[in-house]
Amino acid sequence: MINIKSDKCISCEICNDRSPLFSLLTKDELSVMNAGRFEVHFEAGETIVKQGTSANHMMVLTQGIAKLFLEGIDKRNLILDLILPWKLFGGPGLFTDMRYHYSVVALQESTACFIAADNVRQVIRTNPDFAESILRHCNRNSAANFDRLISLTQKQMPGRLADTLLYLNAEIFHNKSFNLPITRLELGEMSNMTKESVTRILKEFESEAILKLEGKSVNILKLESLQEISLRG
Amino acid sequence: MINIKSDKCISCEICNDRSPLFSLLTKDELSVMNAGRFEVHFEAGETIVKQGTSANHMMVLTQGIAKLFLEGIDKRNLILDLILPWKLFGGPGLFTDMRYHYSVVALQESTACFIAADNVRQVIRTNPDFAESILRHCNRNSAANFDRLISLTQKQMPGRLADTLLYLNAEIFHNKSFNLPITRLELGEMSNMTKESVTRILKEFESEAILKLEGKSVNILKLESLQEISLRG
DNA sequence: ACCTCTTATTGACATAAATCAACTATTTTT
DNA sequence: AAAAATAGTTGATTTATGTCAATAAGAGGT
Repeated sequence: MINIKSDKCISCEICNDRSPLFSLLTKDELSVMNAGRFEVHFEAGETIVKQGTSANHMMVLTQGIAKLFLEGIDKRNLILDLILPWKLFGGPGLFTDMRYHYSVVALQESTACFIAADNVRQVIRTNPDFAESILRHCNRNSAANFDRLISLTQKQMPGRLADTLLYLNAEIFHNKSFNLPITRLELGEMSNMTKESVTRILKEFESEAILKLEGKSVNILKLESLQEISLRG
Repeated sequence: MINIKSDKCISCEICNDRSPLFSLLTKDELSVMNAGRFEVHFEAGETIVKQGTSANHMMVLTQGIAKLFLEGIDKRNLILDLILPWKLFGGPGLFTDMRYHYSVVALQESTACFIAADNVRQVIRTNPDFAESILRHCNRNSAANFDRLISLTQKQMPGRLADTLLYLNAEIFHNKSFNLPITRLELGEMSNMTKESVTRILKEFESEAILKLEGKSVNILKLESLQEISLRG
Protein backbone atom coordinates (compact mmCIF):
# COMPACT_ATOMS: atom_id res chain seq x y z
CA MET A 1 0.00 0.00 0.00
CA ILE A 2 1.12 3.53 -0.71
CA ASN A 3 1.77 6.24 1.82
CA ILE A 4 0.22 4.45 4.75
CA LYS A 5 1.59 5.93 7.94
CA SER A 6 3.17 3.04 9.84
CA ASP A 7 0.85 1.45 12.36
CA LYS A 8 -1.98 3.96 11.99
CA CYS A 9 -5.20 3.16 10.23
CA ILE A 10 -4.72 -0.51 9.57
CA SER A 11 -8.43 -0.72 9.00
CA CYS A 12 -11.61 1.22 9.45
CA GLU A 13 -11.57 0.22 13.10
CA ILE A 14 -9.68 3.41 13.83
CA CYS A 15 -12.45 5.48 12.27
CA ASN A 16 -14.87 3.40 14.27
CA ASP A 17 -13.13 4.74 17.37
CA ARG A 18 -12.97 8.34 16.22
CA SER A 19 -15.92 9.13 14.01
CA PRO A 20 -19.44 8.72 15.41
CA LEU A 21 -20.63 7.89 11.91
CA PHE A 22 -18.62 4.68 11.75
CA SER A 23 -19.68 3.44 15.15
CA LEU A 24 -23.07 2.65 13.62
CA LEU A 25 -21.57 -0.03 11.39
CA THR A 26 -21.39 -3.75 12.00
CA LYS A 27 -18.12 -5.68 11.61
CA ASP A 28 -19.26 -6.80 8.17
CA GLU A 29 -20.13 -3.29 7.09
CA LEU A 30 -16.81 -1.98 8.37
CA SER A 31 -15.04 -4.55 6.28
CA VAL A 32 -17.05 -3.49 3.22
CA MET A 33 -15.91 0.09 3.83
CA ASN A 34 -12.38 -1.14 4.38
CA ALA A 35 -12.21 -2.96 1.05
CA GLY A 36 -10.21 -0.89 -1.43
CA ARG A 37 -9.76 1.87 1.10
CA PHE A 38 -6.46 3.75 0.93
CA GLU A 39 -4.71 6.58 2.68
CA VAL A 40 -2.71 9.35 1.04
CA HIS A 41 -0.38 11.88 2.57
CA PHE A 42 -0.40 15.48 1.36
CA GLU A 43 1.99 18.39 1.74
CA ALA A 44 0.68 21.88 2.51
CA GLY A 45 -0.83 23.34 -0.63
CA GLU A 46 -1.53 20.03 -2.34
CA THR A 47 -4.97 19.34 -3.75
CA ILE A 48 -6.85 16.49 -2.10
CA VAL A 49 -9.86 16.66 -4.37
CA LYS A 50 -10.43 18.90 -7.36
CA GLN A 51 -13.80 20.39 -8.18
CA GLY A 52 -15.29 18.95 -11.35
CA THR A 53 -13.33 15.70 -11.38
CA SER A 54 -14.97 12.31 -11.18
CA ALA A 55 -16.15 11.51 -7.64
CA ASN A 56 -15.38 7.87 -6.87
CA HIS A 57 -14.57 8.25 -3.18
CA MET A 58 -15.67 9.76 0.05
CA MET A 59 -12.85 11.06 2.19
CA VAL A 60 -12.08 11.30 5.87
CA LEU A 61 -9.24 13.52 7.01
CA THR A 62 -7.16 11.57 9.50
CA GLN A 63 -4.38 14.10 10.13
CA GLY A 64 -3.74 17.78 9.48
CA ILE A 65 -6.07 20.49 8.29
CA ALA A 66 -7.51 21.43 4.91
CA LYS A 67 -9.73 24.04 3.30
CA LEU A 68 -12.86 23.14 1.38
CA PHE A 69 -13.84 25.71 -1.22
CA LEU A 70 -15.84 26.46 -4.33
CA GLU A 71 -13.88 27.55 -7.36
CA GLY A 72 -15.83 30.49 -8.68
CA ILE A 73 -15.34 33.04 -11.42
CA ASP A 74 -11.89 34.32 -12.50
CA LYS A 75 -9.99 32.15 -10.02
CA ARG A 76 -11.97 33.60 -7.13
CA ASN A 77 -12.59 31.04 -4.42
CA LEU A 78 -15.23 30.81 -1.73
CA ILE A 79 -14.04 28.82 1.27
CA LEU A 80 -16.94 26.90 2.82
CA ASP A 81 -15.20 24.97 5.57
CA LEU A 82 -11.97 24.10 7.24
CA ILE A 83 -11.60 20.34 7.55
CA LEU A 84 -10.15 18.77 10.68
CA PRO A 85 -9.46 15.09 11.40
CA TRP A 86 -12.44 12.71 11.34
CA LYS A 87 -14.49 14.99 9.21
CA LEU A 88 -16.15 13.32 6.23
CA PHE A 89 -16.20 15.10 2.88
CA GLY A 90 -16.78 14.56 -0.82
CA GLY A 91 -20.49 13.75 -0.47
CA PRO A 92 -22.44 16.09 -2.75
CA GLY A 93 -22.42 14.49 -6.15
CA LEU A 94 -22.36 10.92 -4.80
CA PHE A 95 -25.97 10.34 -5.81
CA THR A 96 -26.22 12.73 -8.70
CA ASP A 97 -23.55 13.53 -11.28
CA MET A 98 -20.64 11.65 -9.69
CA ARG A 99 -18.49 14.79 -9.69
CA TYR A 100 -16.86 16.63 -6.84
CA HIS A 101 -18.64 19.93 -6.37
CA TYR A 102 -15.82 21.59 -4.48
CA SER A 103 -12.06 21.45 -4.13
CA VAL A 104 -10.18 20.54 -0.98
CA VAL A 105 -6.57 21.64 -0.46
CA ALA A 106 -4.29 20.78 2.47
CA LEU A 107 -3.32 23.81 4.55
CA GLN A 108 -0.68 21.83 6.40
CA GLU A 109 0.76 18.34 6.05
CA SER A 110 -2.31 16.12 6.09
CA THR A 111 -3.47 12.58 5.58
CA ALA A 112 -6.78 11.62 4.02
CA CYS A 113 -8.46 8.25 3.87
CA PHE A 114 -10.26 7.44 0.62
CA ILE A 115 -13.27 5.13 0.79
CA ALA A 116 -14.81 3.78 -2.41
CA ALA A 117 -18.10 5.51 -3.13
CA ASP A 118 -19.66 2.22 -4.24
CA ASN A 119 -18.97 0.75 -0.82
CA VAL A 120 -20.47 3.76 0.93
CA ARG A 121 -23.57 3.49 -1.22
CA GLN A 122 -23.80 -0.23 -0.47
CA VAL A 123 -23.64 0.28 3.28
CA ILE A 124 -26.19 3.10 3.09
CA ARG A 125 -28.56 0.54 1.55
CA THR A 126 -28.03 -2.10 4.20
CA ASN A 127 -27.87 0.08 7.30
CA PRO A 128 -30.79 2.48 7.88
CA ASP A 129 -29.08 4.10 10.88
CA PHE A 130 -26.07 4.92 8.74
CA ALA A 131 -28.33 6.20 5.94
CA GLU A 132 -30.08 8.41 8.46
CA SER A 133 -26.76 9.74 9.72
CA ILE A 134 -25.66 10.59 6.21
CA LEU A 135 -28.97 12.38 5.68
CA ARG A 136 -28.45 14.21 8.96
CA HIS A 137 -24.98 15.23 7.77
CA CYS A 138 -26.52 16.42 4.51
CA ASN A 139 -29.23 18.39 6.30
CA ARG A 140 -26.72 20.07 8.58
CA ASN A 141 -24.72 21.17 5.55
CA SER A 142 -27.88 22.57 3.98
CA ALA A 143 -28.65 24.58 7.08
CA ALA A 144 -25.08 25.87 7.21
CA ASN A 145 -25.33 26.92 3.58
CA PHE A 146 -28.58 28.77 4.26
CA ASP A 147 -26.86 30.68 7.06
CA ARG A 148 -23.95 31.40 4.79
CA LEU A 149 -26.23 32.64 2.01
CA ILE A 150 -27.80 35.14 4.40
CA SER A 151 -24.48 36.16 5.90
CA LEU A 152 -22.79 36.72 2.56
CA THR A 153 -25.68 38.45 0.81
CA GLN A 154 -27.24 40.51 3.59
CA LYS A 155 -24.48 41.50 5.97
CA GLN A 156 -21.81 44.05 5.37
CA MET A 157 -18.13 43.38 5.86
CA PRO A 158 -17.84 43.66 9.65
CA GLY A 159 -20.78 41.26 10.08
CA ARG A 160 -19.37 38.79 7.58
CA LEU A 161 -15.90 38.82 9.11
CA ALA A 162 -17.41 38.46 12.58
CA ASP A 163 -19.24 35.36 11.31
CA THR A 164 -15.97 33.91 10.07
CA LEU A 165 -14.22 34.56 13.38
CA LEU A 166 -17.16 33.11 15.32
CA TYR A 167 -17.05 30.03 13.07
CA LEU A 168 -13.34 29.57 13.77
CA ASN A 169 -13.99 29.92 17.49
CA ALA A 170 -17.05 27.70 17.73
CA GLU A 171 -16.50 25.04 15.08
CA ILE A 172 -12.77 24.75 14.61
CA PHE A 173 -10.72 25.76 17.64
CA HIS A 174 -13.26 25.67 20.48
CA ASN A 175 -11.15 28.38 22.04
CA LYS A 176 -11.14 32.17 22.11
CA SER A 177 -7.50 32.31 21.13
CA PHE A 178 -6.00 30.45 18.23
CA ASN A 179 -3.38 30.60 15.53
CA LEU A 180 -4.83 31.18 12.11
CA PRO A 181 -3.96 28.35 9.72
CA ILE A 182 -4.94 30.67 6.86
CA THR A 183 -3.84 33.95 5.30
CA ARG A 184 -5.71 37.25 5.16
CA LEU A 185 -6.56 36.43 1.57
CA GLU A 186 -8.17 33.19 2.73
CA LEU A 187 -10.02 34.95 5.54
CA GLY A 188 -11.34 37.10 2.72
CA GLU A 189 -12.31 34.00 0.73
CA MET A 190 -14.35 32.85 3.72
CA SER A 191 -16.03 36.21 4.19
CA ASN A 192 -16.33 37.28 0.57
CA MET A 193 -14.13 40.35 0.69
CA THR A 194 -10.66 41.40 -0.45
CA LYS A 195 -7.55 40.87 1.67
CA GLU A 196 -7.25 44.67 2.03
CA SER A 197 -10.72 44.84 3.54
CA VAL A 198 -9.88 41.99 5.92
CA THR A 199 -6.86 43.93 7.18
CA ARG A 200 -8.85 47.10 7.65
CA ILE A 201 -11.70 45.47 9.53
CA LEU A 202 -9.41 43.39 11.72
CA LYS A 203 -7.67 46.64 12.66
CA GLU A 204 -11.04 48.15 13.42
CA PHE A 205 -11.95 45.23 15.68
CA GLU A 206 -8.59 45.56 17.38
CA SER A 207 -9.02 49.28 17.96
CA GLU A 208 -12.36 48.55 19.62
CA ALA A 209 -10.61 45.99 21.84
CA ILE A 210 -12.74 43.18 20.45
CA LEU A 211 -9.65 41.28 19.31
CA LYS A 212 -5.99 41.06 20.13
CA LEU A 213 -3.95 40.34 17.00
CA GLU A 214 -0.34 39.47 16.44
CA GLY A 215 0.39 38.10 13.01
CA LYS A 216 -1.41 34.79 12.79
CA SER A 217 -2.43 34.73 16.42
CA VAL A 218 -5.96 35.83 17.24
CA ASN A 219 -7.36 36.37 20.69
CA ILE A 220 -11.05 37.12 20.94
CA LEU A 221 -11.49 39.52 23.86
CA LYS A 222 -15.17 40.32 23.47
CA LEU A 223 -17.07 37.41 22.00
CA GLU A 224 -20.38 39.15 22.73
CA SER A 225 -19.36 42.15 20.63
CA LEU A 226 -18.62 39.86 17.70
CA GLN A 227 -21.98 38.17 18.15
CA GLU A 228 -23.67 41.53 18.24
CA ILE A 229 -21.87 42.68 15.09
CA SER A 230 -22.84 39.41 13.44
CA LEU A 231 -26.51 39.90 14.32
CA ARG A 232 -26.63 43.57 13.38
CA GLY A 233 -25.37 42.57 9.93
CA MET B 1 -61.05 15.54 6.42
CA ILE B 2 -60.52 19.23 5.99
CA ASN B 3 -60.25 21.13 2.75
CA ILE B 4 -59.89 18.09 0.57
CA LYS B 5 -60.72 18.99 -2.99
CA SER B 6 -63.51 16.66 -4.05
CA ASP B 7 -62.30 13.54 -5.81
CA LYS B 8 -58.67 14.55 -6.07
CA CYS B 9 -55.95 13.01 -3.99
CA ILE B 10 -57.93 10.30 -2.28
CA SER B 11 -54.65 8.66 -1.41
CA CYS B 12 -50.98 8.75 -2.18
CA GLU B 13 -51.72 6.84 -5.36
CA ILE B 14 -52.06 10.15 -7.14
CA CYS B 15 -48.56 11.13 -6.08
CA ASN B 16 -47.48 7.71 -7.19
CA ASP B 17 -48.66 8.65 -10.65
CA ARG B 18 -47.17 12.10 -10.65
CA SER B 19 -43.99 12.16 -8.60
CA PRO B 20 -41.14 9.83 -9.58
CA LEU B 21 -40.16 9.65 -5.92
CA PHE B 22 -43.37 7.88 -4.92
CA SER B 23 -43.22 5.34 -7.70
CA LEU B 24 -40.44 3.63 -5.76
CA LEU B 25 -42.80 2.71 -2.94
CA THR B 26 -44.66 -0.55 -2.41
CA LYS B 27 -48.39 -0.65 -1.70
CA ASP B 28 -47.62 -1.03 1.99
CA GLU B 29 -45.22 1.89 2.02
CA LEU B 30 -47.70 4.07 0.16
CA SER B 31 -50.27 3.31 2.82
CA VAL B 32 -47.76 4.25 5.54
CA MET B 33 -47.25 7.58 3.80
CA ASN B 34 -50.98 7.92 3.41
CA ALA B 35 -51.69 7.49 7.11
CA GLY B 36 -52.37 10.87 8.71
CA ARG B 37 -51.76 12.62 5.44
CA PHE B 38 -53.88 15.72 4.80
CA GLU B 39 -54.32 18.36 2.17
CA VAL B 40 -54.78 22.07 2.75
CA HIS B 41 -55.86 24.78 0.36
CA PHE B 42 -54.16 28.20 0.43
CA GLU B 43 -55.04 31.59 -0.98
CA ALA B 44 -52.41 33.73 -2.69
CA GLY B 45 -50.18 35.26 -0.04
CA GLU B 46 -50.87 32.65 2.64
CA THR B 47 -47.99 30.99 4.41
CA ILE B 48 -47.70 27.24 3.84
CA VAL B 49 -44.75 26.73 6.16
CA LYS B 50 -43.05 29.28 8.37
CA GLN B 51 -39.29 29.28 8.92
CA GLY B 52 -38.37 28.39 12.48
CA THR B 53 -41.55 26.51 13.35
CA SER B 54 -41.60 22.86 14.31
CA ALA B 55 -41.15 20.60 11.27
CA ASN B 56 -43.51 17.64 11.57
CA HIS B 57 -44.34 17.19 7.90
CA MET B 58 -42.94 17.02 4.45
CA MET B 59 -45.04 18.70 1.83
CA VAL B 60 -45.90 18.14 -1.79
CA LEU B 61 -47.56 20.93 -3.75
CA THR B 62 -50.47 19.44 -5.67
CA GLN B 63 -51.87 22.63 -7.22
CA GLY B 64 -50.77 26.21 -7.77
CA ILE B 65 -47.40 27.85 -7.28
CA ALA B 66 -45.46 29.01 -4.26
CA LYS B 67 -42.19 30.73 -3.38
CA LEU B 68 -39.66 29.15 -1.05
CA PHE B 69 -37.44 31.69 0.72
CA LEU B 70 -35.09 32.37 3.57
CA GLU B 71 -36.15 35.05 5.99
CA GLY B 72 -33.01 37.09 6.51
CA ILE B 73 -32.11 40.29 8.30
CA ASP B 74 -34.55 43.21 8.69
CA LYS B 75 -37.40 41.44 6.84
CA ARG B 76 -35.18 40.95 3.80
CA ASN B 77 -35.96 37.70 2.04
CA LEU B 78 -33.90 35.53 -0.24
CA ILE B 79 -36.07 33.45 -2.58
CA LEU B 80 -34.45 30.10 -3.29
CA ASP B 81 -37.06 28.43 -5.43
CA LEU B 82 -40.44 28.59 -6.99
CA ILE B 83 -42.47 25.49 -6.17
CA LEU B 84 -44.69 23.87 -8.77
CA PRO B 85 -46.97 20.83 -8.37
CA TRP B 86 -45.38 17.53 -7.41
CA LYS B 87 -42.34 19.19 -5.93
CA LEU B 88 -41.39 17.95 -2.46
CA PHE B 89 -40.31 20.44 0.19
CA GLY B 90 -39.77 20.84 3.92
CA GLY B 91 -36.84 18.43 4.09
CA PRO B 92 -33.86 20.22 5.69
CA GLY B 93 -34.34 19.89 9.40
CA LEU B 94 -36.09 16.51 9.17
CA PHE B 95 -33.06 14.72 10.58
CA THR B 96 -31.56 17.51 12.63
CA ASP B 97 -33.41 20.12 14.65
CA MET B 98 -36.94 19.36 13.49
CA ARG B 99 -37.48 22.94 12.38
CA TYR B 100 -38.33 24.36 9.00
CA HIS B 101 -35.31 26.23 7.71
CA TYR B 102 -37.25 28.31 5.21
CA SER B 103 -40.70 29.73 4.64
CA VAL B 104 -43.02 28.85 1.79
CA VAL B 105 -45.80 31.22 0.71
CA ALA B 106 -48.43 30.62 -1.96
CA LEU B 107 -48.11 32.98 -4.92
CA GLN B 108 -51.50 31.91 -6.28
CA GLU B 109 -54.31 29.70 -4.99
CA SER B 110 -52.55 26.47 -4.14
CA THR B 111 -53.01 23.12 -2.49
CA ALA B 112 -50.36 21.31 -0.50
CA CYS B 113 -50.34 17.76 0.78
CA PHE B 114 -48.83 17.27 4.25
CA ILE B 115 -47.17 13.93 4.97
CA ALA B 116 -46.16 13.08 8.54
CA ALA B 117 -42.38 13.32 8.93
CA ASP B 118 -42.37 10.17 11.09
CA ASN B 119 -43.89 8.20 8.25
CA VAL B 120 -41.36 9.55 5.76
CA ARG B 121 -38.54 8.60 8.10
CA GLN B 122 -40.03 5.14 8.54
CA VAL B 123 -40.23 4.51 4.81
CA ILE B 124 -36.68 5.82 4.33
CA ARG B 125 -35.58 3.09 6.73
CA THR B 126 -37.41 0.28 4.98
CA ASN B 127 -36.82 1.25 1.36
CA PRO B 128 -33.20 1.82 0.29
CA ASP B 129 -34.23 3.02 -3.17
CA PHE B 130 -36.40 5.68 -1.60
CA ALA B 131 -33.61 6.62 0.82
CA GLU B 132 -31.26 6.97 -2.10
CA SER B 133 -33.73 9.17 -3.95
CA ILE B 134 -34.08 11.43 -0.94
CA LEU B 135 -30.29 11.64 -0.75
CA ARG B 136 -30.19 12.44 -4.45
CA HIS B 137 -32.76 15.19 -3.88
CA CYS B 138 -30.61 16.48 -1.03
CA ASN B 139 -27.43 16.43 -3.15
CA ARG B 140 -29.12 18.26 -5.99
CA ASN B 141 -30.19 20.98 -3.59
CA SER B 142 -26.65 21.25 -2.29
CA ALA B 143 -25.30 21.67 -5.79
CA ALA B 144 -27.93 24.29 -6.56
CA ASN B 145 -26.97 26.17 -3.41
CA PHE B 146 -23.31 26.09 -4.37
CA ASP B 147 -24.20 27.61 -7.73
CA ARG B 148 -26.33 30.21 -6.01
CA LEU B 149 -23.53 31.09 -3.59
CA ILE B 150 -21.20 31.77 -6.50
CA SER B 151 -23.82 33.66 -8.46
CA LEU B 152 -24.85 35.88 -5.57
CA THR B 153 -21.37 36.61 -4.24
CA GLN B 154 -19.27 36.81 -7.38
CA LYS B 155 -21.49 38.15 -10.13
CA GLN B 156 -22.72 41.67 -10.53
CA MET B 157 -26.31 42.57 -11.06
CA PRO B 158 -26.73 41.80 -14.78
CA GLY B 159 -25.20 38.34 -14.23
CA ARG B 160 -27.38 37.63 -11.22
CA LEU B 161 -30.57 38.73 -12.92
CA ALA B 162 -29.63 36.71 -16.01
CA ASP B 163 -29.27 33.67 -13.73
CA THR B 164 -32.76 34.26 -12.35
CA LEU B 165 -34.27 34.59 -15.81
CA LEU B 166 -32.44 31.48 -17.00
CA TYR B 167 -33.73 29.63 -13.95
CA LEU B 168 -37.30 30.66 -14.75
CA ASN B 169 -36.84 29.56 -18.34
CA ALA B 170 -35.12 26.23 -17.68
CA GLU B 171 -36.58 25.05 -14.39
CA ILE B 172 -40.01 26.60 -14.12
CA PHE B 173 -41.63 27.42 -17.44
CA HIS B 174 -39.60 25.39 -19.94
CA ASN B 175 -40.41 28.13 -22.39
CA LYS B 176 -38.76 31.31 -23.60
CA SER B 177 -41.86 33.34 -22.96
CA PHE B 178 -43.81 33.29 -19.75
CA ASN B 179 -45.91 35.40 -17.42
CA LEU B 180 -44.09 36.28 -14.23
CA PRO B 181 -45.94 35.00 -11.17
CA ILE B 182 -43.83 37.37 -9.08
CA THR B 183 -43.24 41.10 -8.68
CA ARG B 184 -40.09 43.10 -9.40
CA LEU B 185 -39.41 43.09 -5.66
CA GLU B 186 -39.51 39.31 -5.69
CA LEU B 187 -37.28 39.13 -8.77
CA GLY B 188 -34.92 41.21 -6.65
CA GLU B 189 -35.29 38.76 -3.76
CA MET B 190 -34.21 35.99 -6.12
CA SER B 191 -31.25 37.94 -7.46
CA ASN B 192 -30.23 39.81 -4.32
CA MET B 193 -30.85 43.33 -5.52
CA THR B 194 -33.41 46.09 -5.00
CA LYS B 195 -36.59 46.37 -7.05
CA GLU B 196 -35.22 49.60 -8.56
CA SER B 197 -32.15 47.78 -9.82
CA VAL B 198 -34.34 45.02 -11.28
CA THR B 199 -36.27 47.61 -13.26
CA ARG B 200 -33.11 49.28 -14.53
CA ILE B 201 -31.43 46.06 -15.63
CA LEU B 202 -34.57 44.67 -17.24
CA LYS B 203 -34.76 47.90 -19.25
CA GLU B 204 -31.14 47.47 -20.19
CA PHE B 205 -31.78 43.92 -21.39
CA GLU B 206 -34.76 45.16 -23.34
CA SER B 207 -32.78 47.95 -24.97
CA GLU B 208 -30.24 45.36 -26.11
CA ALA B 209 -33.10 43.30 -27.56
CA ILE B 210 -32.33 40.40 -25.25
CA LEU B 211 -35.85 40.51 -23.81
CA LYS B 212 -39.27 41.68 -24.75
CA LEU B 213 -41.17 42.92 -21.72
CA GLU B 214 -44.75 43.94 -21.17
CA GLY B 215 -45.75 44.14 -17.55
CA LYS B 216 -45.59 40.62 -16.21
CA SER B 217 -44.97 39.02 -19.57
CA VAL B 218 -41.40 38.16 -20.44
CA ASN B 219 -40.16 36.95 -23.77
CA ILE B 220 -36.54 35.88 -24.01
CA LEU B 221 -35.33 36.84 -27.47
CA LYS B 222 -31.63 36.02 -27.08
CA LEU B 223 -31.11 33.16 -24.67
CA GLU B 224 -27.44 32.94 -25.66
CA SER B 225 -26.87 36.55 -24.64
CA LEU B 226 -28.33 35.84 -21.21
CA GLN B 227 -26.10 32.77 -20.89
CA GLU B 228 -23.12 34.85 -21.87
CA ILE B 229 -23.97 37.56 -19.35
CA SER B 230 -24.43 34.86 -16.72
CA LEU B 231 -21.00 33.39 -17.44
CA ARG B 232 -19.20 36.71 -17.66
CA GLY B 233 -20.44 37.47 -14.12
C1' DA C 1 -66.55 54.10 -11.92
C1' DC C 2 -64.10 55.68 -8.00
C1' DC C 3 -60.85 55.30 -4.39
C1' DT C 4 -57.12 53.04 -2.10
C1' DC C 5 -53.15 50.29 -1.96
C1' DT C 6 -49.66 48.04 -4.08
C1' DT C 7 -46.40 47.78 -7.84
C1' DA C 8 -43.36 49.87 -11.22
C1' DT C 9 -40.47 53.46 -13.09
C1' DT C 10 -37.07 57.19 -13.17
C1' DG C 11 -33.61 60.37 -11.59
C1' DA C 12 -30.48 62.42 -8.10
C1' DC C 13 -27.52 61.28 -4.52
C1' DA C 14 -24.91 58.60 -0.95
C1' DT C 15 -21.89 54.93 0.34
C1' DA C 16 -19.86 50.35 0.99
C1' DA C 17 -16.38 48.06 -0.84
C1' DA C 18 -13.24 47.05 -4.78
C1' DT C 19 -9.22 48.45 -7.20
C1' DC C 20 -4.77 50.37 -7.72
C1' DA C 21 -0.39 51.47 -6.05
C1' DA C 22 3.37 51.84 -3.01
C1' DC C 23 5.58 50.05 0.71
C1' DT C 24 6.91 46.83 4.63
C1' DA C 25 7.31 42.49 6.79
C1' DT C 26 7.66 37.76 6.65
C1' DT C 27 8.63 33.32 4.66
C1' DT C 28 10.87 30.31 1.47
C1' DT C 29 14.47 29.20 -1.69
C1' DT C 30 19.00 29.21 -3.29
C1' DA D 1 23.16 35.07 4.30
C1' DA D 2 21.26 36.88 0.37
C1' DA D 3 17.68 36.88 -2.83
C1' DA D 4 13.16 36.07 -4.21
C1' DA D 5 8.67 35.30 -3.41
C1' DT D 6 4.70 35.74 -0.71
C1' DA D 7 1.89 37.97 2.74
C1' DG D 8 0.31 42.07 5.06
C1' DT D 9 -0.55 47.09 5.57
C1' DT D 10 -2.03 51.72 4.28
C1' DG D 11 -3.83 55.50 1.57
C1' DA D 12 -6.02 57.47 -2.66
C1' DT D 13 -9.42 56.68 -6.04
C1' DT D 14 -13.20 54.50 -8.57
C1' DT D 15 -17.39 52.08 -9.06
C1' DA D 16 -21.31 49.20 -8.37
C1' DT D 17 -25.29 49.38 -6.03
C1' DG D 18 -28.33 51.01 -2.42
C1' DT D 19 -31.26 54.78 -0.68
C1' DC D 20 -34.42 58.42 -1.11
C1' DA D 21 -38.01 60.87 -3.39
C1' DA D 22 -41.37 61.80 -6.72
C1' DT D 23 -44.42 60.09 -10.06
C1' DA D 24 -47.05 56.81 -12.88
C1' DA D 25 -49.52 52.79 -13.64
C1' DG D 26 -52.19 48.73 -12.22
C1' DA D 27 -55.09 45.89 -9.27
C1' DG D 28 -58.57 45.05 -5.88
C1' DG D 29 -62.49 46.43 -3.19
C1' DT D 30 -66.82 49.01 -2.54
